Amino acid sequence: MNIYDELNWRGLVNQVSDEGKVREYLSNPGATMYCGFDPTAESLHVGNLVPLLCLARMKRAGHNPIFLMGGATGLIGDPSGKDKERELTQIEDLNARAEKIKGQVRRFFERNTGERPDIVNNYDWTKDLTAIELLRDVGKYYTINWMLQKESVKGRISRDEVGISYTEFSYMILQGYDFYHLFKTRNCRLQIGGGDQWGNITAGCELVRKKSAQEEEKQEEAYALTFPLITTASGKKFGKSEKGAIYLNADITSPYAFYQYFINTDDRDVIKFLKLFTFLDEAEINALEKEMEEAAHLRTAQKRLAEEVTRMIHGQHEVDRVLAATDALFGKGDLKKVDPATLRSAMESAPHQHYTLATLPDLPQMLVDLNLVKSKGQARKDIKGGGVYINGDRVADGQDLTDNDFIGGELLIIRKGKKHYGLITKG
RNA sequence: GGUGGGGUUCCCGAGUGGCCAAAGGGAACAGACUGUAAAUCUGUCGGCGUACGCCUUCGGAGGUUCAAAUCCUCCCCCCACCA
Repeated sequence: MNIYDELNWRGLVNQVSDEGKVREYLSNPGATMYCGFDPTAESLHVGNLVPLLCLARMKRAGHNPIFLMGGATGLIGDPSGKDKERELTQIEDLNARAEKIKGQVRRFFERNTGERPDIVNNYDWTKDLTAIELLRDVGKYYTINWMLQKESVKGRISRDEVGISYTEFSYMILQGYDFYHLFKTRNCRLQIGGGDQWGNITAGCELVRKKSAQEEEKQEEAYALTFPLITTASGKKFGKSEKGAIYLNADITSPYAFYQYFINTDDRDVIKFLKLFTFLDEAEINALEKEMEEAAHLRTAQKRLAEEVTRMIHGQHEVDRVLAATDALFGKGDLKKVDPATLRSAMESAPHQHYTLATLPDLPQMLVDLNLVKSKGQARKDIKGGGVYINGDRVADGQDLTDNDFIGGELLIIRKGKKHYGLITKG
């Protein structure tokens, strides 16, 4: 199957500059394409999964995907999808983030394709560009009239109260130049990205076309492909939990929380997500869909989705641990019967607090320390309302903790509501 | 620069001297029902205390008053129209 058709089947194609030509471009192995990631945070999050995976899909289809770190563009600030001007980032911060993200990309790519990723940084070819060069060699190919038509710009210009700085206005020119640079040096003719990147990507296509026509006396073509914005059935933007974005970095979002996010996927979204976020093929996904129709309560599709994505990001080892924890917590067995050592390792991926005997606080304080509630008052209300459980048993209002509550004399499993767990150890 | 209208608790939005921690809706959290789903119903929804209570909050700083989100003064910001 042509990778383009596969992307289409998966629901990954939002806009394409020229469907026939892109399909043609991708029909033979060895095509080159790139996708950019600006280091705006310490870690990529699940919202970046689609582009990340797509590059891996390209590799698996025999193409040459390039990861572009936005070391330069990150310094400018992309106005796309932003309703107001942003603070500039210090270059040291940006570099530090870029390094972390590169590490993530590397691990992800090696794990899912068995090969090292091809990572470039646009800072490398942008840092020595002079203002004169940029204005003469790049700026000349863009008319303000055309730039003003871009959604990212229009959205800001039409609102006097926010406006857009010259800096952010110029973002698309820099990104356009990246595409041209990769076209020149790597013969890269396709850029992919999120739906909000359409304007930036076509800015690059435009530059390749115009500049090549002028310099090579032959007009060259470059293509754009964007992914849809992913929303959930309940209308929320995909990837946000109550506690904020779900990150790929295990130090920010634990593998346990990561897995939990996916296993809680709405029935209405799960098949769509399997297509978007896994490498499972059509037959496998159809089988899962059928199973869901017949026995939705088993949640086979959700389990598979959570397992696949967690494996992809954190590896089999973490999946095993998360599954052990999930089984201990959500399985039918009695928590108190599980061996403490198993429980302890199973819970490593969940919130955890350790107290010495002398500093053991009361239950509401533990709930606060575990970040399960935001205040002691709220903790008391939840206890009063019957929403707190110790080792699987509901806590009565006013009930005190005793040594007997600690499994094996050392650990306590606290649950708030149906699915929020924390582990307390003492000693 | 002028005129008029605004800035309220996570968001929207009522409130124009005491009964206001502040209506209503949304979000969120918990309970029931379930399948760690959706929908629905119920409860909670500034902080601290078991609690009569105390503290912090209505753009900012002062002031009037026994008492202010509400009145006065100055300042900051936003919106609309005009210039």
